[in-house]
Amino acid sequence: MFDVRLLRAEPETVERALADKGGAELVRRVLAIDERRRARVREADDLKAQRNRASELIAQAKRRGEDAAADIARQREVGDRIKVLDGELRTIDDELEGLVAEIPNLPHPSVPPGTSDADNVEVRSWGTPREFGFVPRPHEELGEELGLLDLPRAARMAKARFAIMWGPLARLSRALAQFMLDLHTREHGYTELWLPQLVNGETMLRTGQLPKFEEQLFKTQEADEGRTLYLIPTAEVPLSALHFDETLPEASLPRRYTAYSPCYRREAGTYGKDMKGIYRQHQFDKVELVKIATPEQADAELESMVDNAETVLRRLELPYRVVERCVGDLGFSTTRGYDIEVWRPALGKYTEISSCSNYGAFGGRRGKIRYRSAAGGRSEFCATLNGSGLAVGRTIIAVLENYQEADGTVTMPPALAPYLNGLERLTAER
RNA sequence: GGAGGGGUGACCGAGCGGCCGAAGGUGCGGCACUGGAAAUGCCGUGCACGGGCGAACCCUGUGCCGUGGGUUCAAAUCCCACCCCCUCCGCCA
Repeated sequence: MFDVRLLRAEPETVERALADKGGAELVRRVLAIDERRRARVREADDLKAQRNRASELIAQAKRRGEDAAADIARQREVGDRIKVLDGELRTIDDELEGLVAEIPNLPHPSVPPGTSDADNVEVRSWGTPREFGFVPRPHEELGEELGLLDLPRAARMAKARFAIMWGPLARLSRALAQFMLDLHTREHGYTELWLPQLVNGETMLRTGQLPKFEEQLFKTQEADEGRTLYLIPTAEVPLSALHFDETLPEASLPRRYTAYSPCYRREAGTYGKDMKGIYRQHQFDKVELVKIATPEQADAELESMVDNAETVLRRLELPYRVVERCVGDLGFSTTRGYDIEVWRPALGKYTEISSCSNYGAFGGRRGKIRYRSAAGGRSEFCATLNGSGLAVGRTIIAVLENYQEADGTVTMPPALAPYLNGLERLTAER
């Protein structure tokens, strides 16, 4: 949620900053409505003050046993007028809120210019892609030939873009998730949470999923009640909703949370895109990272969050690169963000495996997450950050493709040994 | 699913439609007392939004007693709807 006060104070700055993101003309409309709103608030407040004074006088008169019929009659009109004003105010508020909700966050001044992911800037890379003595094959071929990745049966019982993982591959998936969680909780200072995977519409609204991404969500209904619940598209949703409407002590910041959860996405409008294998699925697992910090802490916390996610890949010895997203590729709420892309031998390029974003106070304002310093004083909105640490399905892809052997088997990364109960290699199921 | 009870400030808990932003207690902060502490005493102790010069302190207006409506000159208090919690019974991983 954009800060209307900033918009009031420096409209030109905001217009200029949003030129690339296409939100500039909104500024003037919002300012006009905001002006109207404040005038109305003032008028209504004045009338209410008058009403309160008059009510007090009426009360006193009644206590003295005097007749206050005339005053009461006069006050009735004031009450009616207040009711009208409050009604108008509600309309104005809705309109204003709707408009403000359309204003995207301001990009951090350091964000590189650009219009699409083609303009993203590589900031570093790690690892050297392995030399294969053969032509490396895509993960879906490896998985299916090993009899461990089963897409046809999944499509039969559900629909396309669902998967079944057999035996050791399922175990690999579980091992990866546990490895990531242990890393983040034991070494990176995150607290693990287990959360609802279905949430109500209001939570979806306030986490920015609705109404914009309604067609990307799976929706459920309790059988005999009308209530709608949505399957989460990422644990970011319940994780960032955790402290909505709370004021946190500044000393408790930054807070670092992680959660492992399945993610459900309809992926409407992406048919024909990424249809091979399990790169883009309706259901996948992810270890999510969320931070709540002061705005001053947020920049450093973004850097450490990216490093936390990179550490997963370094431990797994998977080559990757980090790109900073350009202005045009930043999400609506993001002020600054990085993508981590892992090496895909079968494709001969890097593909996305994590995305880390700093929402700044924009995120805190939307969820009304505040903090107050020990010294007291006014509360301020927290900055929120989130990132994947990592998407498990895509990590499986990277392991299969980078660790494949000429005979079609797949060696397991040494870092996973404690989680695999002796499994060192994926081989064909008999 | 059936029957009943309840949601008030950080916590417990009172509250006849006006004198209630809300008694009392606990907690917390300060001061006094003490060699120091405990105990005790005194004082203080909500949030949001707007205005006063959007620096601070401060002053001031409005709103907030689960949420949203309604009745009324006036609602924590009356009415309606919804949400949540608790107890008992039933069912159940």
